Amino acid sequence: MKISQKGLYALQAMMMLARHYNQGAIRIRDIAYEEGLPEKFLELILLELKNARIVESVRGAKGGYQLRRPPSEIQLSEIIRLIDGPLAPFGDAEQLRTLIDRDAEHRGLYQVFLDVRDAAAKILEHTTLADIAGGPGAESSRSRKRRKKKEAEGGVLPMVVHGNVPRGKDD
Amino acid sequence: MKISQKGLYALQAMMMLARHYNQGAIRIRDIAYEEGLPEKFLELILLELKNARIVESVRGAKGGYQLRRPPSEIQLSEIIRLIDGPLAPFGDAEQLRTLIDRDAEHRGLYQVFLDVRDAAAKILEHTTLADIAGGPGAESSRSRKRRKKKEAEGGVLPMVVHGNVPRGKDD
DNA sequence: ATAAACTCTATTAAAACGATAGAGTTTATG
DNA sequence: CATAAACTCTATCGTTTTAATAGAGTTTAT
Repeated sequence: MKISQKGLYALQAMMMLARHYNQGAIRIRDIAYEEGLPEKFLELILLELKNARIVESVRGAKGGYQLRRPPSEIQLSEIIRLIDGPLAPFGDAEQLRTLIDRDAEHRGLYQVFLDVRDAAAKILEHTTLADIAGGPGAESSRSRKRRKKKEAEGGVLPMVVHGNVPRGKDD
Repeated sequence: MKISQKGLYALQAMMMLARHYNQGAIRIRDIAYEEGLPEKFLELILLELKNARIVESVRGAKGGYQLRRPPSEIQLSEIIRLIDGPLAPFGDAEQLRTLIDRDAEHRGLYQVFLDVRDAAAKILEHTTLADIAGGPGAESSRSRKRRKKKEAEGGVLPMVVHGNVPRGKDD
């Protein structure tokens, strides 16, 4: 699974709309300016998000874009699948399951791919715009979950300070 | 993280060499034939794997390729990082950590990306060629782990039968 | 009527991807 | 020592994808 520049732009724009949820429609130009995104390109992205019924537009003067649902009901996986396709690192989940069934020789490999996809899906389907948008209205389900996990692991540090865990070799 | 066709070829070739570990050098032509890969393309891939010291070549007549280490000591992550780059869905781990530190506005998003990368790394760094190569010499650390996990979850089915868990919407 | 917006289709430049070609070098072996 | 079997290396190529821009069209507030 790869998140393209376009996918990042989409996520940024959606975070911005999440921060301004319930404040009426926001103009493309304002989103582009606030987030530092190319305006014309963003236009296409928002159109796609609109066709997927994730955002809605208000046309004409005083128009703009807004979320169709509250930020807490929009999963990151929806946006990523729309813009960048399947979460699996190769093919998609269904295809992988078929290969696992039929290609005995490579079953093990495809099962690993599917495991990776499931791990990504678990995270991205359980994280919503409300969880990451920041600004007023933060502290949602996800941030609570992450903090708990760190505490359970013996983490003591406040949020972003990346502690202890393996961290030797990198990507 | 995206695994390209080239990356898949590399993994297949390595699985093949793992199955033939300790049987001397295997010719490119034989790997390509057995795995159904384009020979000339595979040539380049093996060269890259050799430069990364994962395989070694024997030159001249009767030459070929073989693993430099036992299959149980070659992580899938090594091969994937070499051919397809970082495991993170966007950028690489170090870059993400920097962004989490410096870009307050998007910290939450980048943290999610890093979580996804960590989940993928956990799987791909703990799975070796021995775990997936199949043929004689299978049943290694990983397959034991997976079975345990399934059993713990109440899974009763033999290996590949994908049970119960969420599986509704797909990639 | 007009300007402010979104809508839609087309185009483009650059990069990535998948693959092939061919000349060069090394080595076993007869 | 000639030769064929291999690996080595650099170049090229066609296609697709990516990131972005352009511009004409449509809708709506005022």
